Amino acid sequence: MEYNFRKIESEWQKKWKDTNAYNVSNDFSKPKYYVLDMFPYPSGAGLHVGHPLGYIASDIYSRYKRLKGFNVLHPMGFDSFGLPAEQYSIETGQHPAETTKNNIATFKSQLDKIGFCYDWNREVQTSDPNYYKWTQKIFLELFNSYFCNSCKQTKPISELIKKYETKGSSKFSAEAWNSFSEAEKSEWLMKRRLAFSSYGEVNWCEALGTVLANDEVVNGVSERGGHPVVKKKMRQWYLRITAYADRLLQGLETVDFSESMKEMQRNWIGRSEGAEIDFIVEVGEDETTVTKTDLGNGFILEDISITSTQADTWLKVYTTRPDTVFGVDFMVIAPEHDIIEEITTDGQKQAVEDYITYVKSRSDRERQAEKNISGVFTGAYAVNPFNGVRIPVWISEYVLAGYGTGAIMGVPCGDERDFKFAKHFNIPVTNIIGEHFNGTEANPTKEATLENSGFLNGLLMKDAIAVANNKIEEMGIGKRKVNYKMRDAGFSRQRYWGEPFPIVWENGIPKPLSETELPLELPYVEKYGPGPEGEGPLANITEWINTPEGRRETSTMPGYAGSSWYFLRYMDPHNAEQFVNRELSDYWNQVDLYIGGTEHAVGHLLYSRMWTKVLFDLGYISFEEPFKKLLNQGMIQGSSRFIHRITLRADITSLFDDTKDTPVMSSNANVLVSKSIFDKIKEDKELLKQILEKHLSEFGIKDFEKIKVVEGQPSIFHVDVNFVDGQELDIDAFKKWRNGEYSKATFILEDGSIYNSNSTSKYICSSETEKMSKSKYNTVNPNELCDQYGADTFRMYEMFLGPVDQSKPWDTKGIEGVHRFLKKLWRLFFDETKGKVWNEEAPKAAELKILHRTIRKIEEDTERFSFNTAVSAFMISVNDLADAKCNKRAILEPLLILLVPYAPHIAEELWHALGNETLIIDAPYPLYESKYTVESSKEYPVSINGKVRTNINIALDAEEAEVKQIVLANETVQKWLEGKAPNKFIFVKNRMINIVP
RNA sequence: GCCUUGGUGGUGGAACUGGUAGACACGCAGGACUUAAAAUCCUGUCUUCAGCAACGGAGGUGCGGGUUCGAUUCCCGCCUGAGGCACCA
Repeated sequence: MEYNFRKIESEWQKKWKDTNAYNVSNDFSKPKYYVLDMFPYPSGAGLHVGHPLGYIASDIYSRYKRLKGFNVLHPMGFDSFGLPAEQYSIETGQHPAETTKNNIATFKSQLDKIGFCYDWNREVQTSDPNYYKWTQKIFLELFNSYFCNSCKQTKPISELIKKYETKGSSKFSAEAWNSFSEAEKSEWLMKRRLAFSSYGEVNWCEALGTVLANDEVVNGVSERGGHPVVKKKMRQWYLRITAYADRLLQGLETVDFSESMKEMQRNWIGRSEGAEIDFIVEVGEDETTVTKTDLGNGFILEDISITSTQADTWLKVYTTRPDTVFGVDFMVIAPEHDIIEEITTDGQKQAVEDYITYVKSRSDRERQAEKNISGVFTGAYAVNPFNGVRIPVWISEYVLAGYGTGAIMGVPCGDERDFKFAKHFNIPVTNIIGEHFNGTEANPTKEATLENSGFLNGLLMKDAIAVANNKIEEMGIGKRKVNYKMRDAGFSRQRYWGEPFPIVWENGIPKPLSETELPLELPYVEKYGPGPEGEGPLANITEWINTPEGRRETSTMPGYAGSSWYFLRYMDPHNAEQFVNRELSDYWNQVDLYIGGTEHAVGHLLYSRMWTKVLFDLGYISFEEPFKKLLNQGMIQGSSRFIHRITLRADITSLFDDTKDTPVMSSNANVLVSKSIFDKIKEDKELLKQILEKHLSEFGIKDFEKIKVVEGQPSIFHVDVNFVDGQELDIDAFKKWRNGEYSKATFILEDGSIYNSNSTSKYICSSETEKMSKSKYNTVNPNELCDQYGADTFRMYEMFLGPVDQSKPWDTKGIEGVHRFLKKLWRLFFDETKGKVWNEEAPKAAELKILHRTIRKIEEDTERFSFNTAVSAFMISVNDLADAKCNKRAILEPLLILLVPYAPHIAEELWHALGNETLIIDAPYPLYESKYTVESSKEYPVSINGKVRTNINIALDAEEAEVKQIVLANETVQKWLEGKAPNKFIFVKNRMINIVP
């Protein structure tokens, strides 16, 4: 009986499916464990070997936990709304619902082949109305909620309305509120809602015909497709994620994410502590003397009297370094700043206008690509409130309007950009840090002692920050302030294939649909072209957008809407009354293990964390962070193979010289050269000429004298990796590639010989690691590997490649080794000729040791997600058992259970071959006995001062070995040791005794 | 530039809290079985020195130092790969 994996795997997959073996019940009596994969976007390309890496890891862990007695939720679904399906529809005319359906079917069949234990009864698809009904419902919750700034919590907007009605706010009284029109009320409330509509600058992508969120724009172009993106003012929906910035930051302390992932999120949120400071700006031409009282705001200019034109206006700047306030040499404001018109002097007016025109002409992309130093002086001066120094106010594009106050104080001795700016415009630099500043380079240190800094003199900069802040607040000219880089997230897309907003606009006021009207289904459309005035395709369907109440919102929700809460729906996927039942969400609770790529660090992972916090505050769920532990699988890169080619082009026009009108005739010959001799052959004109002549003679052309070789063009191209074994090209297979495009080519092998049917040398390809992609011919399809070696081999090999969280290039070569291991395991049970070889003999101690050592190792490795070493441990054990000729059931049976997470099919098959009736996937995980996992007596090397001196036999009490108790059994060594008077024994890892005198 | 994370044979990678570096696998070389192939099995495989032999000597985990009886592991300073952020004041 041989290992027939094809039969075994398809039979067990069918059996598991037929018996609903993977259905998960809500059995509250068992401890739960929730393992989740980031659900895929079902693209048309299908899976390549990179995709299942994380799925295999999560499957192993789920199965392991199940064997350990947990009730494991391990679902799968599809993030099926999104741009690519719609782009594809525009190109092909096929409805996105149709292509999505097909793609999902392909994905599922591919996933099933690998033998995953998903409970498909819990599948969710974000584009299913039964699902997006609840996405819309949660949107309404967001719309009907606000963030209470004092209690830092989400609250129903109705509470805010009540407050306005009875107490008013800092902006208006209760009476004023009650007299507001509906539109005015709506507008005020809009400033607080968590999902709100507002005019703002958005990232508009003309090619895609939609706006994009900040994280969907990379280097000024769209993440998908790489189309240019411009800023545009439009009415949009937003998510008030900024309100949760601090909680998102604090929450990171409570979850188990990798340091780099946390760092990326912290970076994106970009919290910084600093101060806002008001500076007086002098405007106008009248020379007057400013007295203390003129400055207002209660601050006192100490003993400084300044001559000023007029204290006309205030400029608010944001700085994280108020300690450097005596080093301010200029102010810079963003070109979009409102104050510009007010403060620009007549003399500078033209220059300022020219500069602003110039800035507007530059796209974001240009601004990022070439960081020119540019700017213009406004003519106005600010006054440093601490020393009365007049500071010129400049405009420059390096200051961003959207961050802080859109204005900064320039401290060139401490800030690199400010220094460059000062140098460029010849602004004198004040040094406040003495020798720490060398005059040629800014020094952003916080460790220097301040000089030339009035009341801050002599203080260390990092200590001076608080002192300066206190002073600023005391003087009433500013206050401490925390800023964030993160912006509110754009939440609408001018597209068709997304969730419609449950909103109707009545007289310019957005009215939410009631919950009974959900789902608001997407209408069917024929065309996906954009609507008028930048609206989405839905705007074209007049019968849909116009309702008796008003006009429907025509944009749809972005891709991340559905994925922000899907982990909740798996808990209760068929609930028609609620998005999730509270009892069930209390039970299943947080996702214990979430596996996916790093690419969602600042998108999906932040949004879903925010939604969870909102739903927690509103009392729908009992946990505030959705994902307890996040494991990022590494990317599997493609390993591309290249062929070196010399294309010989022969001009054979001359052969037809009897007719004058003959066009240029040429004949191409491909010479494909093995990697290392390519450079040599390239220069070998004589050889190339011979090859060309041989090539032409096959077409009956013999008159070589008349032919000139036009060129021998060297080039390198991608070859399909499936034709290459390691580096060696399978020439015969390759010749059939692309309908035999290279069937007539000449192959020059590594030793310089020309390939023929009995060549001994090889054709060697060059290689490079690149992203896996169809166009590079470096994709490997998991289906093919499953067909060739089986799903069990494939699963174990993907794990064997290396740590899951590490990126690595794919190389099919080593898969044989894993396959051999499974065959070797099989042979412990069955012999090809003899049939059954396993027996019921009692195990020996040495064999029990192998077993228990393995149980312990596999368990430890699986727990710490070290799946690659676990696979190695299996190999070692099977090697040991084969060497010991151990075919005993008592040893083999527990091993099979250990194997279930890694290779479920073969484990199940052999389990039943041993006569078991129940499914092995539900068997209890074996426990190891420590008396078998510790060597009880052995030769150990003994070292003195780290030098290995001798081996001694040491008798260990098995139980005591763990607590490092040893008994020296060798008399001579003991005597010798006594003579040396050792005072310290270090017994390490059952391996070595170190004696320290 | 900043942040995060890596650097170990021909290759992928082991070595978990400092304890015999290179497990396991691929590849390669040699051998057994076979008419032959496939399959399977065995031996060798970090470098170097010495040798009839070995559980022999020496060196060795990017580079240079340090702590320690002992360092791939800890500390300091460099070099370098990958990923992320990048006018965020």
